[in-house]
Amino acid sequence: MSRPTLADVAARAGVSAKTVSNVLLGRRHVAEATRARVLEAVTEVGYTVNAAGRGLASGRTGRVAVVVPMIYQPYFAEVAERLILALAEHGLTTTLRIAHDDAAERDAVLGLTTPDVDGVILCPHGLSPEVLGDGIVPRPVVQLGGGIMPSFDCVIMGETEGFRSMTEHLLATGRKRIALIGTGPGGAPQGSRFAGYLEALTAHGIDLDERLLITGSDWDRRASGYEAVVGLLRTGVEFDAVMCFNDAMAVGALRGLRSHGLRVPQDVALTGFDDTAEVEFTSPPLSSVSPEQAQMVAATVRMLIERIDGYAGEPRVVRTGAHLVPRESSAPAESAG
Amino acid sequence: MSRPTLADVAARAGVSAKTVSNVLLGRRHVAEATRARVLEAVTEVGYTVNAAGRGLASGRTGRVAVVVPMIYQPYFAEVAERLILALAEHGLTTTLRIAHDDAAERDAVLGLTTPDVDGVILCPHGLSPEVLGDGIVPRPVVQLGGGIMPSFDCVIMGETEGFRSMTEHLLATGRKRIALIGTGPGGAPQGSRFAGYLEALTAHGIDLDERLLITGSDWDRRASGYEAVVGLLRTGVEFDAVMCFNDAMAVGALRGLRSHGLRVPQDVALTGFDDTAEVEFTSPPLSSVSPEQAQMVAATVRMLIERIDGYAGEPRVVRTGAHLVPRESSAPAESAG
DNA sequence: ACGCTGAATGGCAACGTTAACAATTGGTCC
DNA sequence: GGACCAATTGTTAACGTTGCCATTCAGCGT
Repeated sequence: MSRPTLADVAARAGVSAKTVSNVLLGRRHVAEATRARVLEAVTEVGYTVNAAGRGLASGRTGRVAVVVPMIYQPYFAEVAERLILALAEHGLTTTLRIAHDDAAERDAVLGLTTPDVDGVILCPHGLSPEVLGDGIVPRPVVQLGGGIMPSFDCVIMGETEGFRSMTEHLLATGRKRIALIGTGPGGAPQGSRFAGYLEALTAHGIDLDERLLITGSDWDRRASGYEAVVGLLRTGVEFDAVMCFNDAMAVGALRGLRSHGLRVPQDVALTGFDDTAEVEFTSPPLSSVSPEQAQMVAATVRMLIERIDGYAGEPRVVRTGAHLVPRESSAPAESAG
Repeated sequence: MSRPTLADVAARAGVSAKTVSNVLLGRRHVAEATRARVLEAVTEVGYTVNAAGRGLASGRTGRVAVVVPMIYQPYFAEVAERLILALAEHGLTTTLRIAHDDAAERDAVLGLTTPDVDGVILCPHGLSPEVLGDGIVPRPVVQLGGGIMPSFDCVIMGETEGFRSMTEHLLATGRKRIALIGTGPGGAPQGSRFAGYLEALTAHGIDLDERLLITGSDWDRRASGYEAVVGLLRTGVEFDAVMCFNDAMAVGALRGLRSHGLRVPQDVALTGFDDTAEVEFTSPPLSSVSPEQAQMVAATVRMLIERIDGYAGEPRVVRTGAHLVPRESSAPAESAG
């Protein structure tokens, strides 16, 4: 016995297939008695809608592509999981795409590698307007995290705000020479996160010491944080705190500091960004900044669904907050055991 | 201009739609010249196959559901990522399903929550034959990890083997009282992993001390390992090594040991299982057992594709190996700094 | 020369659903 | 009472692809 169709349900309920369809789609003008009878027939025969048929007739697939550079990094895994669950609540299924590089992200956005979805959620690795070029974006796209893109809706994290408050937190707890490990095209950390760091220093009348700016080889690898901190130690520059652009680098940096005999937080304070689950269980637990993932995901899904439903206004930008999550790794040096 | 169809390609190439379809499906009996002309037309008009149409006509969706209990735990994230990439190589797209509990896993296997896929890959949390009941499995299912299920193909990790060699490794490096943190229905660790531990002890003529067996509250949370080790310390039982059922618990256990002033590996050796990326960057890095993920994933995908292609033999069991990955956390007590 | 074989291609129907519209019913308004 | 409206249900024709089968044609053996 093969999978039941609308016709089977219709026969059972004594109505036409179209009426069953109307009930399932929640159309108005269906008598209450009919609706009840149809729903009963649906469960009796065990009907589930055939996505291929529906897709062909309606032009909608009910599917959304979530594009991430990788999922083995906790930040992306957590975001992807939240997105999948949020989309499921709206009846949308998810196909997860792993886009390792800029070109793969571009192809996903342009629809070359993501046909047959109603929309795309992009968690970018490093996609920039230049890489995207002037290709037509053929389908709703919402970007979660990363910089502002002119072609589609973007949800921007409170990076500057988060780094400003983290920097102030470190200054307030007695740290004076704060190294920054991040990424940037020019060999030194740049962008919104760097901006927050700089704002806080300026506000406290501290000059920027460029010897404290270290570039990790790769935004997303723990090894990158390890290498960066080892490089910093090798220069012999004095420092009493290390801020990392994200948690993954901070975990690597922690290992680097410890393997050189430095204690966290007694000798050096250490902080991350993203507030992923992994930094709660390092030794010591790492201070981080929570980018309000729940807010970001909610805004992303809301905007995507609006676009799928036909909204065609100008690209929008939503900025979410960020709050400090202080833990043991940034406790004042003197008070720590 | 809407998305091009087979008819558009056909018009461009001067053939029928059916011939274009034949070329795209790699059918025999297509002249080389025709094939070339069709492929050229495909790129010229930018054609991509419409999955809904193909699905409706062929009965295949080209999609596979990967069911995991969560993805924010590195083990599942890593496996899911490998599966997605391996399936993509075979032209299959993936929908990721998060199944939090046994009932959700059962529903995914039975197809209730995974219609419109050609097959299901299940990475189980704790699905057992009893939970599955005698429901008919309506579509190919392959299980990766977990125990043997009578209803579908299973890939079984070398759990016993891995725990046996890890236990022997610890004994060989001078540890005498090895605690085991895991899960089991009876309040003590059980199953294949426990069996490996026991085999090694028996082989060395060591009696099992049940006070060294601790059950974590939850297989997959780091907090569970933390709580377990704290509970163990509270009992006052002597131990010089802790083996955990997986890396997540080991990370939590490490935190628990450190926060009670115990040094790893000088005072206590500590080990995990799964060899996830996270244990390379703890302090110290944790010894673990690699379950040969690449092998497991390859076998899983191969068996699923065979099933999708119509193979209908009895459920099969593939056992993959496991090898020890010793790191600093299990170095001999006297030699460690 | 004839039928036969196999290669190459195309015609037609079907997959399960929904959009657009038609039809029927029952009631309301003047 | 008749025209009109709203509510409800049904009819027909797509949507884009592939399966099945028919057709054409060239080359071959006899």
